[in-house]
Amino acid sequence: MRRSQLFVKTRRQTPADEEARNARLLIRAGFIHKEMAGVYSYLPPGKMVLDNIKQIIREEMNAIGGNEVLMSTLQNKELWEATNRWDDKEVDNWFKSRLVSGTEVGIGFTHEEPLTNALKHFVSSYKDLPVYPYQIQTKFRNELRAKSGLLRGREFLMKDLYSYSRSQQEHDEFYEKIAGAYFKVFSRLGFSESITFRTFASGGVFSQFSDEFQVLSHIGEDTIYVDKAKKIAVNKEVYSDEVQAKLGLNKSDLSEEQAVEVGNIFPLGSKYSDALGLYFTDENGHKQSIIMGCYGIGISRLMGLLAEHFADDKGLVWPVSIAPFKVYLIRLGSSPTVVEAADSAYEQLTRAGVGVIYDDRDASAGEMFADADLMGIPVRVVISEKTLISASAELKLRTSKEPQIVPAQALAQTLEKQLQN
RNA sequence: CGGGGAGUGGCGCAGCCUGGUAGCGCACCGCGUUUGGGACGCGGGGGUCGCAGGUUCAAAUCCUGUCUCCCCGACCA
Repeated sequence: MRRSQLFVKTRRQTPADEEARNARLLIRAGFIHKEMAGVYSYLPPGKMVLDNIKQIIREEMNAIGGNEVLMSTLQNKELWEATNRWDDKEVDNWFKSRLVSGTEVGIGFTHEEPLTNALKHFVSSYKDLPVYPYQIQTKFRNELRAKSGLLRGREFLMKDLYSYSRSQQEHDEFYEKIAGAYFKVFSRLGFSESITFRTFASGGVFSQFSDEFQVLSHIGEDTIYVDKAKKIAVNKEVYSDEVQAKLGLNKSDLSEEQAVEVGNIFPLGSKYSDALGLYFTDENGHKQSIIMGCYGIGISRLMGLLAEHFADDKGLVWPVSIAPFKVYLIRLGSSPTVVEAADSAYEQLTRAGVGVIYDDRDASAGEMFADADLMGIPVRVVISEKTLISASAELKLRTSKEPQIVPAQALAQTLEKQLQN
Protein backbone atom coordinates (compact mmCIF):
# COMPACT_ATOMS: atom_id res chain seq x y z
CA MET A 1 0.00 0.00 0.00
CA ARG A 2 1.14 3.48 -0.77
CA ARG A 3 1.26 5.73 2.23
CA SER A 4 -0.33 8.51 0.21
CA GLN A 5 -3.41 6.31 -0.15
CA LEU A 6 -3.69 5.50 3.54
CA PHE A 7 -6.14 7.95 5.05
CA VAL A 8 -4.93 7.72 8.62
CA LYS A 9 -2.29 10.03 10.03
CA THR A 10 0.00 9.50 12.93
CA ARG A 11 -0.03 11.90 15.84
CA ARG A 12 2.90 13.62 17.38
CA GLN A 13 1.22 14.04 20.70
CA THR A 14 -0.20 11.57 23.16
CA PRO A 15 -3.99 11.71 23.46
CA ALA A 16 -4.98 13.34 26.72
CA ASP A 17 -7.95 11.08 27.38
CA GLU A 18 -5.99 7.84 27.57
CA GLU A 19 -3.68 6.66 30.27
CA ALA A 20 -3.04 3.12 29.09
CA ARG A 21 0.07 2.69 26.99
CA ASN A 22 -1.64 0.38 24.51
CA ALA A 23 -4.37 2.89 23.71
CA ARG A 24 -1.95 5.81 23.60
CA LEU A 25 0.37 4.10 21.15
CA LEU A 26 -2.34 2.58 19.00
CA ILE A 27 -4.14 5.92 18.70
CA ARG A 28 -0.95 7.85 18.01
CA ALA A 29 0.08 5.35 15.35
CA GLY A 30 -3.35 5.52 13.68
CA PHE A 31 -4.39 1.94 14.43
CA ILE A 32 -7.54 2.63 16.43
CA HIS A 33 -10.05 5.39 17.02
CA LYS A 34 -11.86 5.84 20.28
CA GLU A 35 -15.62 6.16 19.98
CA MET A 36 -16.36 6.28 23.70
CA ALA A 37 -15.07 4.72 26.87
CA GLY A 38 -14.38 1.06 26.21
CA VAL A 39 -15.43 1.27 22.56
CA TYR A 40 -12.90 1.53 19.76
CA SER A 41 -12.94 1.41 15.98
CA TYR A 42 -10.12 -0.22 14.07
CA LEU A 43 -8.44 1.80 11.34
CA PRO A 44 -6.68 0.17 8.36
CA PRO A 45 -3.39 -0.81 10.01
CA GLY A 46 -5.20 -1.81 13.19
CA LYS A 47 -7.63 -3.94 11.26
CA MET A 48 -4.71 -5.65 9.55
CA VAL A 49 -3.22 -6.54 12.92
CA LEU A 50 -6.58 -7.84 14.08
CA ASP A 51 -6.93 -9.89 10.91
CA ASN A 52 -3.47 -11.37 11.40
CA ILE A 53 -4.30 -12.39 14.96
CA LYS A 54 -7.58 -13.87 13.77
CA GLN A 55 -5.85 -15.83 11.05
CA ILE A 56 -3.44 -17.47 13.47
CA ILE A 57 -6.31 -18.42 15.76
CA ARG A 58 -8.35 -19.67 12.82
CA GLU A 59 -5.53 -21.90 11.64
CA GLU A 60 -5.09 -23.47 15.05
CA MET A 61 -8.82 -23.95 15.56
CA ASN A 62 -9.25 -25.51 12.14
CA ALA A 63 -6.32 -27.82 12.87
CA ILE A 64 -8.25 -29.43 15.73
CA GLY A 65 -11.51 -29.74 13.87
CA GLY A 66 -13.10 -26.34 14.41
CA ASN A 67 -15.86 -25.14 12.07
CA GLU A 68 -16.14 -21.41 11.77
CA VAL A 69 -19.59 -19.83 11.98
CA LEU A 70 -20.91 -16.30 12.25
CA MET A 71 -23.62 -15.94 14.85
CA SER A 72 -26.25 -13.24 15.17
CA THR A 73 -25.74 -10.32 17.50
CA LEU A 74 -29.43 -9.95 18.36
CA GLN A 75 -30.51 -12.62 20.77
CA ASN A 76 -33.84 -14.30 21.38
CA LYS A 77 -34.87 -13.77 24.98
CA GLU A 78 -36.69 -17.11 25.19
CA LEU A 79 -33.52 -19.12 24.66
CA TRP A 80 -31.81 -17.30 27.48
CA GLU A 81 -34.78 -17.76 29.76
CA ALA A 82 -34.49 -21.49 29.14
CA THR A 83 -31.05 -21.48 30.74
CA ASN A 84 -31.90 -18.84 33.34
CA ARG A 85 -29.40 -16.32 31.99
CA TRP A 86 -31.79 -13.61 30.82
CA ASP A 87 -32.58 -11.98 34.13
CA ASP A 88 -30.34 -9.06 35.06
CA LYS A 89 -29.97 -10.63 38.47
CA GLU A 90 -28.25 -13.60 36.85
CA VAL A 91 -26.20 -11.77 34.22
CA ASP A 92 -25.77 -8.12 35.03
CA ASN A 93 -23.82 -7.00 31.99
CA TRP A 94 -26.40 -7.59 29.29
CA PHE A 95 -27.11 -4.91 26.75
CA LYS A 96 -30.78 -5.25 25.88
CA SER A 97 -33.11 -3.51 23.47
CA ARG A 98 -36.63 -3.87 22.07
CA LEU A 99 -38.18 -4.49 18.71
CA VAL A 100 -40.75 -1.95 17.51
CA SER A 101 -43.37 -4.46 18.60
CA GLY A 102 -42.07 -4.23 22.14
CA THR A 103 -40.43 -7.67 22.17
CA GLU A 104 -37.22 -7.65 24.16
CA VAL A 105 -34.00 -8.72 22.48
CA GLY A 106 -30.51 -9.17 23.85
CA ILE A 107 -27.23 -8.07 22.31
CA GLY A 108 -24.93 -11.05 22.47
CA PHE A 109 -22.40 -11.23 25.31
CA THR A 110 -21.71 -14.91 24.55
CA HIS A 111 -23.35 -17.51 22.30
CA GLU A 112 -23.90 -20.87 24.04
CA GLU A 113 -27.67 -20.58 23.86
CA PRO A 114 -28.26 -19.66 20.21
CA LEU A 115 -25.59 -22.03 18.93
CA THR A 116 -26.83 -24.96 20.98
CA ASN A 117 -30.35 -24.24 19.82
CA ALA A 118 -29.27 -24.07 16.18
CA LEU A 119 -27.51 -27.41 16.49
CA LYS A 120 -30.84 -29.10 17.22
CA HIS A 121 -31.34 -29.04 13.47
CA PHE A 122 -28.13 -30.93 12.82
CA VAL A 123 -27.31 -33.16 15.76
CA SER A 124 -29.40 -36.16 16.70
CA SER A 125 -27.23 -39.26 16.43
CA TYR A 126 -23.95 -40.33 18.02
CA LYS A 127 -22.71 -40.27 14.42
CA ASP A 128 -23.17 -36.50 14.36
CA LEU A 129 -20.78 -35.90 17.24
CA PRO A 130 -18.45 -34.50 18.37
CA VAL A 131 -18.68 -31.05 16.76
CA TYR A 132 -16.62 -27.93 17.35
CA PRO A 133 -18.19 -24.78 15.96
CA TYR A 134 -16.43 -21.53 16.62
CA GLN A 135 -16.99 -17.86 15.95
CA ILE A 136 -14.84 -14.76 15.71
CA GLN A 137 -16.94 -11.72 16.36
CA THR A 138 -17.84 -8.76 18.47
CA LYS A 139 -19.31 -9.37 21.92
CA PHE A 140 -21.04 -6.77 24.01
CA ARG A 141 -20.83 -6.57 27.76
CA ASN A 142 -22.07 -3.67 29.81
CA GLU A 143 -19.05 -3.23 32.02
CA LEU A 144 -19.41 -1.06 35.07
CA ARG A 145 -16.12 0.49 34.21
CA ALA A 146 -14.18 0.14 30.97
CA LYS A 147 -10.46 0.62 31.36
CA SER A 148 -6.92 0.07 30.19
CA GLY A 149 -7.56 0.81 26.53
CA LEU A 150 -8.25 -2.37 24.59
CA LEU A 151 -7.89 -4.57 27.64
CA ARG A 152 -11.36 -4.09 29.03
CA GLY A 153 -13.97 -2.74 26.69
CA ARG A 154 -17.74 -2.84 26.48
CA GLU A 155 -17.54 -4.05 22.91
CA PHE A 156 -14.69 -6.34 21.97
CA LEU A 157 -13.60 -8.94 19.49
CA MET A 158 -13.49 -12.49 20.70
CA LYS A 159 -13.02 -16.01 19.40
CA ASP A 160 -15.31 -18.51 21.05
CA LEU A 161 -15.34 -22.20 20.28
CA TYR A 162 -17.99 -24.52 21.68
CA SER A 163 -17.48 -28.26 21.95
CA TYR A 164 -20.26 -30.83 21.90
CA SER A 165 -19.09 -34.27 22.98
CA ARG A 166 -20.73 -37.65 23.52
CA SER A 167 -19.09 -38.42 26.83
CA GLN A 168 -17.11 -36.89 29.62
CA GLN A 169 -14.04 -38.71 28.40
CA GLU A 170 -14.44 -37.45 24.86
CA HIS A 171 -14.90 -33.98 26.28
CA ASP A 172 -11.86 -34.21 28.54
CA GLU A 173 -9.66 -35.28 25.66
CA PHE A 174 -10.74 -32.35 23.55
CA TYR A 175 -10.39 -30.00 26.48
CA GLU A 176 -6.71 -30.93 26.75
CA LYS A 177 -6.28 -30.74 22.99
CA ILE A 178 -7.57 -27.21 22.82
CA ALA A 179 -5.43 -26.20 25.77
CA GLY A 180 -2.46 -27.32 23.67
CA ALA A 181 -3.76 -25.38 20.67
CA TYR A 182 -4.03 -22.28 22.85
CA PHE A 183 -0.38 -22.42 23.77
CA LYS A 184 0.43 -22.66 20.07
CA VAL A 185 -1.69 -19.60 19.33
CA PHE A 186 -0.14 -17.49 22.08
CA SER A 187 3.36 -18.52 21.18
CA ARG A 188 2.80 -17.69 17.50
CA LEU A 189 1.61 -14.28 18.64
CA GLY A 190 4.80 -13.69 20.58
CA PHE A 191 3.80 -14.83 24.07
CA SER A 192 6.03 -17.80 24.81
CA GLU A 193 5.24 -20.56 27.27
CA SER A 194 7.63 -19.01 29.74
CA ILE A 195 5.21 -16.13 30.33
CA THR A 196 1.90 -17.79 29.48
CA PHE A 197 0.25 -19.94 32.11
CA ARG A 198 -2.76 -22.16 32.24
CA THR A 199 -4.41 -20.95 35.41
CA PHE A 200 -6.99 -22.61 37.59
CA ALA A 201 -9.87 -20.16 38.12
CA SER A 202 -13.54 -19.74 38.83
CA GLY A 203 -16.09 -20.22 36.07
CA GLY A 204 -18.16 -17.08 36.63
CA VAL A 205 -21.58 -17.30 35.02
CA PHE A 206 -20.48 -20.29 32.96
CA SER A 207 -19.40 -23.03 35.33
CA GLN A 208 -17.89 -23.69 38.70
CA PHE A 209 -14.28 -23.82 37.60
CA SER A 210 -12.38 -22.90 34.49
CA ASP A 211 -8.89 -22.63 33.12
CA GLU A 212 -7.63 -19.21 32.25
CA PHE A 213 -4.66 -18.51 30.03
CA GLN A 214 -2.74 -15.74 31.69
CA VAL A 215 0.19 -13.81 30.26
CA LEU A 216 2.45 -12.32 32.89
CA SER A 217 2.42 -8.54 32.64
CA HIS A 218 2.68 -5.70 35.09
CA ILE A 219 -0.45 -4.15 33.61
CA GLY A 220 -2.49 -7.27 34.32
CA GLU A 221 -5.57 -6.84 36.46
CA ASP A 222 -5.47 -10.43 37.65
CA THR A 223 -3.27 -11.70 40.43
CA ILE A 224 -2.16 -15.28 40.06
CA TYR A 225 0.06 -17.69 41.98
CA VAL A 226 2.52 -19.43 39.71
CA ASP A 227 4.55 -22.58 40.16
CA LYS A 228 7.04 -21.94 37.37
CA ALA A 229 8.70 -25.34 37.61
CA LYS A 230 5.44 -27.24 37.29
CA LYS A 231 4.01 -24.67 34.91
CA ILE A 232 0.81 -24.47 36.93
CA ALA A 233 -0.91 -21.33 38.13
CA VAL A 234 -3.92 -20.51 40.28
CA ASN A 235 -5.98 -17.35 40.22
CA LYS A 236 -5.82 -15.65 43.60
CA GLU A 237 -9.63 -15.40 43.59
CA VAL A 238 -10.07 -19.14 44.01
CA TYR A 239 -6.97 -19.98 45.97
CA SER A 240 -7.64 -22.11 49.05
CA ASP A 241 -6.06 -25.03 50.88
CA GLU A 242 -8.48 -27.29 49.10
CA VAL A 243 -7.47 -26.02 45.68
CA GLN A 244 -3.82 -26.23 46.64
CA ALA A 245 -4.23 -29.89 47.58
CA LYS A 246 -6.27 -30.68 44.49
CA LEU A 247 -3.57 -29.28 42.20
CA GLY A 248 -0.73 -30.76 44.23
CA LEU A 249 0.90 -27.41 44.85
CA ASN A 250 3.23 -26.25 47.57
CA LYS A 251 2.76 -22.74 48.87
CA SER A 252 6.51 -22.19 49.06
CA ASP A 253 6.94 -22.90 45.34
CA LEU A 254 4.43 -20.24 44.33
CA SER A 255 5.21 -16.71 43.27
CA GLU A 256 2.59 -13.98 43.11
CA GLU A 257 2.33 -12.35 39.70
CA GLN A 258 0.21 -9.85 37.81
CA ALA A 259 -1.20 -11.21 34.58
CA VAL A 260 -3.60 -10.53 31.72
CA GLU A 261 -6.24 -13.10 30.93
CA VAL A 262 -6.02 -13.72 27.19
CA GLY A 263 -8.04 -16.90 27.05
CA ASN A 264 -10.47 -18.84 29.18
CA ILE A 265 -11.81 -22.38 28.75
CA PHE A 266 -14.79 -23.76 30.63
CA PRO A 267 -16.21 -27.24 31.09
CA LEU A 268 -19.96 -26.78 30.87
CA GLY A 269 -21.20 -30.32 31.39
CA SER A 270 -24.70 -30.74 30.00
CA LYS A 271 -26.12 -27.65 31.70
CA TYR A 272 -26.93 -25.76 28.50
CA SER A 273 -27.54 -28.67 26.16
CA ASP A 274 -30.05 -30.23 28.56
CA ALA A 275 -31.78 -26.92 29.25
CA LEU A 276 -32.21 -26.24 25.54
CA GLY A 277 -33.13 -29.81 24.67
CA LEU A 278 -30.11 -30.83 22.59
CA TYR A 279 -29.56 -34.58 22.99
CA PHE A 280 -28.25 -37.44 20.89
CA THR A 281 -29.25 -41.05 20.45
CA ASP A 282 -26.49 -43.55 21.22
CA GLU A 283 -25.62 -46.86 19.51
CA ASN A 284 -28.25 -48.61 21.59
CA GLY A 285 -31.02 -46.21 20.73
CA HIS A 286 -30.93 -44.43 24.08
CA LYS A 287 -31.28 -40.68 24.47
CA GLN A 288 -28.12 -39.16 25.97
CA SER A 289 -26.94 -35.80 27.23
CA ILE A 290 -24.29 -33.87 25.36
CA ILE A 291 -21.24 -32.63 27.23
CA MET A 292 -20.25 -29.09 26.33
CA GLY A 293 -17.28 -26.83 26.78
CA CYS A 294 -16.60 -23.29 25.69
CA TYR A 295 -13.26 -21.79 24.83
CA GLY A 296 -12.64 -18.09 24.44
CA ILE A 297 -9.74 -15.93 23.30
CA GLY A 298 -9.95 -12.16 23.64
CA ILE A 299 -8.70 -10.97 20.28
CA SER A 300 -8.91 -7.22 20.75
CA ARG A 301 -7.54 -7.64 24.25
CA LEU A 302 -4.61 -9.57 22.78
CA MET A 303 -3.97 -6.72 20.37
CA GLY A 304 -3.88 -4.34 23.32
CA LEU A 305 -1.55 -6.59 25.25
CA LEU A 306 0.72 -6.99 22.23
CA ALA A 307 0.91 -3.21 21.86
CA GLU A 308 1.64 -2.91 25.54
CA HIS A 309 4.26 -5.62 25.52
CA PHE A 310 6.01 -4.99 22.20
CA ALA A 311 6.88 -1.31 22.30
CA ASP A 312 9.74 1.01 23.14
CA ASP A 313 10.17 4.75 23.55
CA LYS A 314 9.79 5.25 19.80
CA GLY A 315 6.55 3.36 19.45
CA LEU A 316 5.19 -0.04 18.61
CA VAL A 317 7.38 -3.04 17.74
CA TRP A 318 5.10 -5.67 16.20
CA PRO A 319 6.21 -9.28 16.00
CA VAL A 320 6.57 -10.23 12.32
CA SER A 321 3.67 -12.68 12.61
CA ILE A 322 1.09 -9.97 13.18
CA ALA A 323 2.62 -6.74 11.87
CA PRO A 324 0.23 -4.92 9.51
CA PHE A 325 3.04 -4.60 6.98
CA LYS A 326 6.37 -6.41 7.03
CA VAL A 327 8.25 -3.55 5.39
CA TYR A 328 8.14 0.23 5.63
CA LEU A 329 9.69 1.47 2.41
CA ILE A 330 11.01 5.01 2.54
CA ARG A 331 11.78 7.08 -0.49
CA LEU A 332 14.25 9.81 0.41
CA GLY A 333 14.32 12.59 -2.10
CA SER A 334 12.16 13.30 -5.11
CA SER A 335 14.56 13.18 -8.04
CA PRO A 336 13.34 11.04 -10.94
CA THR A 337 16.04 8.40 -10.36
CA VAL A 338 15.12 7.98 -6.72
CA VAL A 339 11.41 7.86 -7.47
CA GLU A 340 11.98 5.29 -10.15
CA ALA A 341 14.16 3.12 -7.94
CA ALA A 342 11.75 3.30 -5.02
CA ASP A 343 8.77 2.55 -7.24
CA SER A 344 10.56 -0.46 -8.60
CA ALA A 345 11.50 -1.68 -5.13
CA TYR A 346 7.84 -1.36 -4.17
CA GLU A 347 6.78 -3.40 -7.15
CA GLN A 348 9.45 -6.01 -6.53
CA LEU A 349 8.33 -6.51 -2.92
CA THR A 350 4.65 -6.48 -3.76
CA ARG A 351 5.19 -9.08 -6.46
CA ALA A 352 7.11 -11.24 -4.00
CA GLY A 353 4.14 -11.09 -1.65
CA VAL A 354 5.93 -9.15 1.07
CA GLY A 355 3.43 -6.85 2.76
CA VAL A 356 4.86 -3.39 2.24
CA ILE A 357 3.81 0.15 2.99
CA TYR A 358 5.53 2.57 0.67
CA ASP A 359 6.02 6.06 2.04
CA ASP A 360 5.72 7.99 -1.19
CA ARG A 361 4.88 11.27 0.50
CA ASP A 362 7.04 14.30 0.02
CA ALA A 363 7.74 14.32 3.75
CA SER A 364 10.97 15.02 5.59
CA ALA A 365 13.30 12.16 6.34
CA GLY A 366 12.83 12.46 10.07
CA GLU A 367 9.08 12.33 9.78
CA MET A 368 9.14 9.15 7.74
CA PHE A 369 11.65 7.48 10.06
CA ALA A 370 9.58 8.45 13.05
CA ASP A 371 6.44 7.03 11.46
CA ALA A 372 8.12 3.76 10.54
CA ASP A 373 9.21 3.41 14.17
CA LEU A 374 5.91 4.53 15.68
CA MET A 375 3.89 2.14 13.55
CA GLY A 376 6.21 -0.66 14.58
CA ILE A 377 6.85 -2.12 11.15
CA PRO A 378 9.48 -4.90 11.48
CA VAL A 379 11.75 -3.85 8.61
CA ARG A 380 12.58 -0.40 7.31
CA VAL A 381 13.95 -0.05 3.81
CA VAL A 382 15.38 3.22 2.52
CA ILE A 383 16.04 4.14 -1.07
CA SER A 384 17.93 7.41 -1.56
CA GLU A 385 20.51 9.11 -3.77
CA LYS A 386 23.09 7.69 -1.42
CA THR A 387 22.00 4.08 -1.71
CA LEU A 388 21.60 4.36 -5.46
CA ILE A 389 25.27 5.14 -5.96
CA SER A 390 25.94 1.49 -5.18
CA ALA A 391 22.62 0.21 -6.60
CA SER A 392 21.61 -0.80 -3.14
CA ALA A 393 18.98 -0.24 -0.50
CA GLU A 394 19.36 0.27 3.21
CA LEU A 395 17.60 -2.21 5.40
CA LYS A 396 17.07 -1.88 9.13
CA LEU A 397 15.16 -4.08 11.53
CA ARG A 398 12.89 -2.28 13.98
CA THR A 399 14.61 -4.19 16.76
CA SER A 400 18.18 -3.39 15.79
CA LYS A 401 20.18 -0.20 15.83
CA GLU A 402 22.42 -0.72 12.82
CA PRO A 403 21.22 -0.70 9.23
CA GLN A 404 22.65 -2.99 6.56
CA ILE A 405 23.21 -2.33 2.89
CA VAL A 406 21.81 -4.85 0.47
CA PRO A 407 21.71 -5.00 -3.34
CA ALA A 408 18.52 -3.36 -4.55
CA GLN A 409 17.90 -6.16 -7.04
CA ALA A 410 17.90 -8.82 -4.33
CA LEU A 411 15.73 -6.91 -1.90
CA ALA A 412 12.86 -9.36 -1.87
CA GLN A 413 15.04 -12.44 -1.35
CA THR A 414 17.07 -10.79 1.39
CA LEU A 415 13.91 -9.76 3.17
CA GLU A 416 12.35 -13.17 2.98
CA LYS A 417 15.41 -14.56 4.69
CA GLN A 418 15.40 -11.84 7.33
CA LEU A 419 11.71 -12.28 8.07
CA GLN A 420 12.14 -15.97 8.73
CA ASN A 421 13.95 -15.20 11.96
C1' C B 1 -21.83 2.85 41.97
C1' G B 2 -18.08 5.48 46.01
C1' G B 3 -13.39 8.59 45.89
C1' G B 4 -9.96 11.74 42.98
C1' G B 5 -8.70 14.52 38.41
C1' A B 6 -10.17 16.80 33.70
C1' G B 7 -13.47 19.00 29.48
C1' U B 8 -11.18 25.86 25.55
C1' G B 9 -10.42 25.09 16.69
C1' G B 10 -8.66 18.15 14.25
C1' C B 11 -4.49 17.21 18.34
C1' G B 12 -1.59 19.07 22.78
C1' C B 13 -2.15 23.22 25.97
C1' A B 14 -2.39 28.54 28.32
C1' G B 15 -6.15 31.94 29.93
C1' C B 16 -10.21 31.01 35.02
C1' C B 17 -7.88 32.57 41.28
C1' U B 18 -8.78 38.76 40.52
C1' G B 19 -15.50 38.85 35.02
C1' G B 20 -14.32 43.44 30.19
C1' U B 21 -12.13 42.31 22.04
C1' A B 22 -10.41 33.98 22.99
C1' G B 23 -4.50 32.94 22.71
C1' C B 24 0.01 29.59 21.79
C1' G B 25 2.34 25.12 19.55
C1' C B 26 1.24 21.12 16.11
C1' A B 27 -1.86 19.91 12.03
C1' C B 28 -4.40 22.39 7.64
C1' C B 29 -4.34 26.06 2.96
C1' G B 30 -1.08 29.45 -0.45
C1' C B 31 3.93 31.04 -2.15
C1' G B 32 9.11 30.28 -1.80
C1' U B 33 13.44 27.78 0.15
C1' U B 34 14.65 22.88 1.95
C1' U B 35 15.30 16.96 2.09
C1' G B 36 19.36 10.89 6.18
C1' G B 37 15.86 11.47 12.47
C1' G B 38 9.35 14.73 13.45
C1' A B 39 12.81 21.47 8.25
C1' C B 40 12.41 27.06 7.56
C1' G B 41 10.36 31.98 6.10
C1' C B 42 6.16 34.95 4.79
C1' G B 43 0.87 35.03 4.30
C1' G B 44 -4.00 32.65 5.51
C1' G B 45 -8.56 29.81 7.22
C1' G B 46 -10.88 27.48 11.34
C1' G B 47 -13.31 27.73 18.10
C1' U B 48 -21.56 29.75 20.25
C1' C B 49 -14.73 27.87 25.68
C1' G B 50 -19.03 20.02 26.96
C1' C B 51 -24.37 21.22 27.74
C1' A B 52 -28.46 23.79 30.46
C1' G B 53 -29.94 27.29 33.85
C1' G B 54 -28.58 31.43 37.16
C1' U B 55 -25.83 36.06 38.99
C1' U B 56 -24.10 40.59 36.37
C1' C B 57 -24.24 46.39 32.36
C1' A B 58 -20.91 42.30 30.86
C1' A B 59 -19.36 35.17 31.94
C1' A B 60 -14.30 30.71 29.09
C1' U B 61 -13.76 33.07 34.01
C1' C B 62 -18.51 33.37 39.54
C1' C B 63 -22.94 29.93 41.28
C1' U B 64 -26.23 25.52 40.49
C1' G B 65 -27.48 21.31 37.78
C1' U B 66 -26.19 17.85 34.13
C1' C B 67 -23.30 15.00 30.43
C1' U B 68 -18.63 13.04 29.02
C1' C B 69 -13.44 11.29 29.63
C1' C B 70 -9.25 9.39 32.74
C1' C B 71 -7.36 7.10 37.35
C1' C B 72 -8.23 4.28 42.16
C1' G B 73 -11.88 1.13 44.45
C1' A B 74 -16.14 -2.18 44.22
C1' C B 75 -17.62 -5.52 40.28
C1' C B 76 -16.48 -8.35 36.24
C1' A B 77 -15.19 -12.86 30.81
